[in-house]
Amino acid sequence: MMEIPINVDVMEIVSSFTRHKQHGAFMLNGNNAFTNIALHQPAMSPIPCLTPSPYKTHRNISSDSSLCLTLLDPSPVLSLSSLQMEGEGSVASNKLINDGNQEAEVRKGPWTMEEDLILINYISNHGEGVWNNLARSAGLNRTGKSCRLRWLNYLRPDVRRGNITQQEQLLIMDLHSRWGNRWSKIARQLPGRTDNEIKNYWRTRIQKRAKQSEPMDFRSNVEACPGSSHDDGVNDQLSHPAEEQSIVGGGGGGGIQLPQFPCAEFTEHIWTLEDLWLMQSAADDYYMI
DNA sequence: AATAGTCCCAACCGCCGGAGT
DNA sequence: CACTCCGGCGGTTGGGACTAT
Repeated sequence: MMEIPINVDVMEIVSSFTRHKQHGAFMLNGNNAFTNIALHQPAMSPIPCLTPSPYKTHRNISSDSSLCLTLLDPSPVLSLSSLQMEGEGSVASNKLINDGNQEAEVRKGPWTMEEDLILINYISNHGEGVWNNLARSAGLNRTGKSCRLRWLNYLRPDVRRGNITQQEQLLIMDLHSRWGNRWSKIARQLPGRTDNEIKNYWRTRIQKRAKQSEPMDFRSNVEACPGSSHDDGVNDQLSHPAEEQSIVGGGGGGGIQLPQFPCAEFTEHIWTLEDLWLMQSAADDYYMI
């Protein structure tokens, strides 16, 4: 693996990024493919990273437009064979399955940065869907289900990170009172939030509080929340996926306006550091409410 | 600083329904 | 009709992160 120290202008090239526990990783949108680049030197005057920040550990990236990056894999399209899988055999458990004459390893457990990059790279070029084929074609030793879950819950560019806001909490409780544990249905009303996230939030926070018999008088607040009518007719409308409009941040109709991330197609939108700054300030403004 | 307890969430599992054959 | 494959969903849990002592 060749390491080429380079200096790059982040303002020009950063289209999106993920971060890993040990080092930042920028995905550069050059030649319609991502290149694996690791940030070796977190520089001075850090700014908080906003989104998408798939990895739990919160790190800072520098506002310096010029960072010292090291090119880890100069090839435009990543292939699994060219990568050293991080923590292979230690963190993730592997299972042997019989695939015809040849045995293939199906990786399980936490996704590595390299796998993420491969998945993002593949979807950015070929689109999503037919997940089993996708997993095979991309060279990922993962099940289609695993790839789908990783993409939908974590890697999609429009996945929102950060705490559930009070408005969102009220909406979740309201919708749950109507629909029960229909997490995916509820999630469709909260742009950028995943069913998994809402489900976790419900179980760890709301359910816990309910068990502690903490009175939760949210109905009156919910009533005042635009788009959260308890009218059954509205429920019916919301039940049709094609007609489902997001209650939070949805288009038109005076719903709560959340900051919108530039979440269009990977291939069509280049995220710049300016985008991140704008998102950051928009989010700050919103969460100050 | 070390340890124990708790919290949180990413990712798995099993089930179900729809589409295709 | 029966079977297989796939996508989607809700429930569960292992383990890292965090907090209290």
